[in-house]
Amino acid sequence: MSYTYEYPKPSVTVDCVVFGLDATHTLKMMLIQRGVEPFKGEWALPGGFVRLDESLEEAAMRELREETGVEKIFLEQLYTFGAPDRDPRDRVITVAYYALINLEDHPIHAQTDADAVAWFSLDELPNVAFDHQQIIDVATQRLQGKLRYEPIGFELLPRKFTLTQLQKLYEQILGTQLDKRNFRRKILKMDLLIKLDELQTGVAHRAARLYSFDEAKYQRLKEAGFNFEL
Amino acid sequence: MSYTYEYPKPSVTVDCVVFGLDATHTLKMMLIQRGVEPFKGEWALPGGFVRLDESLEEAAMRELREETGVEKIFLEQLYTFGAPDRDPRDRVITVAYYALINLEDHPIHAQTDADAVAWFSLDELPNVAFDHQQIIDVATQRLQGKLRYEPIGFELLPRKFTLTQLQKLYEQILGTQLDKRNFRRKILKMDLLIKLDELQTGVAHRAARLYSFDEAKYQRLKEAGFNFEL
DNA sequence: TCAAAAGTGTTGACGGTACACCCATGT
DNA sequence: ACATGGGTGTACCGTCAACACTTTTGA
Repeated sequence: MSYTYEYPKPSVTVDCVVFGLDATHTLKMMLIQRGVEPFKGEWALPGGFVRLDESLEEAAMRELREETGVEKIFLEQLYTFGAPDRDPRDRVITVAYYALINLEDHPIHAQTDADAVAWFSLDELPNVAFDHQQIIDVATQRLQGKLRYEPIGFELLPRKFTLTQLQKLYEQILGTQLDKRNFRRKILKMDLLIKLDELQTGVAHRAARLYSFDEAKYQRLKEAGFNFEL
Repeated sequence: MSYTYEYPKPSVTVDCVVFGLDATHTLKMMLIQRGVEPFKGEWALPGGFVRLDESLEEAAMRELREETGVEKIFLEQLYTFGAPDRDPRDRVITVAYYALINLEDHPIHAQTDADAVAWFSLDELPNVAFDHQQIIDVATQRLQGKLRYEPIGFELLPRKFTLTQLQKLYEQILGTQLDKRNFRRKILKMDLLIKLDELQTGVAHRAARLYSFDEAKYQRLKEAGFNFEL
């Protein structure tokens, strides 16, 4: 009764599309330079084979940790890519995830065994291996779509942020300009931001108020049917 | 250069959550009764192993065709489930799809080689094998979510339908009551329904006007940034 | 004192919601 | 004639979009 299924099996990998904000609050994506064939030397998404004793999400977490040393970041399944010829050597199905990381609170130290890691602006991405451009496109769309009706922008910002930082983030991801007064009114009316008794420091002009996101309150409201929207 | 990757491989399957409207315009889900172990005799989602020379979507289409004889229906990837113990015998990762089928235009004739097929109301589902209940839950949520901002309801209705049929469909899936006048005004204002010179037949009261969905026009508007919403 | 960004209210247009009655048809 | 669903309009309210000036601070 405990035999294995008698079908030829594909390989299964996970790949991660990692978004982060750099020190200048610009949205970037993390890519690695492959150290092995195929596509050795080319840029690609971080990822690797799924082990038989770990779940898909665990595999994605593990790969991310191995590449970047990062733990406990936002990670969500994106889509599964399985065109028969997407890997030149063998049949490989990849389950793609996307991750959002706050680089200010989780600085990244390149790991010893990792390939070269670099951050790219979304409009200056290099050519990437396999069908990774397609995966990146899907991830970018998902990020845009999700940002409108879920509070995932906070995953990219430091725990304490200004309203202008938040607005600039929305503008970058959505690719639109937003009205400052309308944006503030709308986000503050939801009453999910905690106004801190603390101001921005190190700027050459009037310092802005810092806020933090009330995650616990959001969870409570969500249960009750509340809808975060823009 | 053309070797295979040296990792133990999981099996990969596709499973399909198939939604359809029966003759009384009630939303149903298709399940099959398994003819083989494991879970022989129990209800489960239709599905099967992915072949090495077909894409994931092709595999899902093929399984659906083999089970139901249906071609060319709405099919979209849902989520990939990969808990290490989700299959009692072996490591099996399944890529779940959901399908919407219009039973009036595509009647289903049970295929010769198929297991027993049956349609169940969503509130009278039997116990199902593996982690299929979880897959069903995700599919139901996705259907609800997607219905709000994409015109997928039409996939479930016959090509010619009445506004009341459309409204009842929305009410069933969203689980809410909708106001008749507001619903009609809203959907007609989008100008995506073609008013036919044809009336409902076979009813014991005033016959309703028939409409059809202008798919071509929707595609054009979508390119231009139009947003279908409720 | 200048530069740079922070912070703040009002108005008009539009879309959403609530609500009730007459009409057409088949039995 | 009666039962059944088909079909229609209006009024109120809340939300969204557009818009410009004063304040604070560091250099």
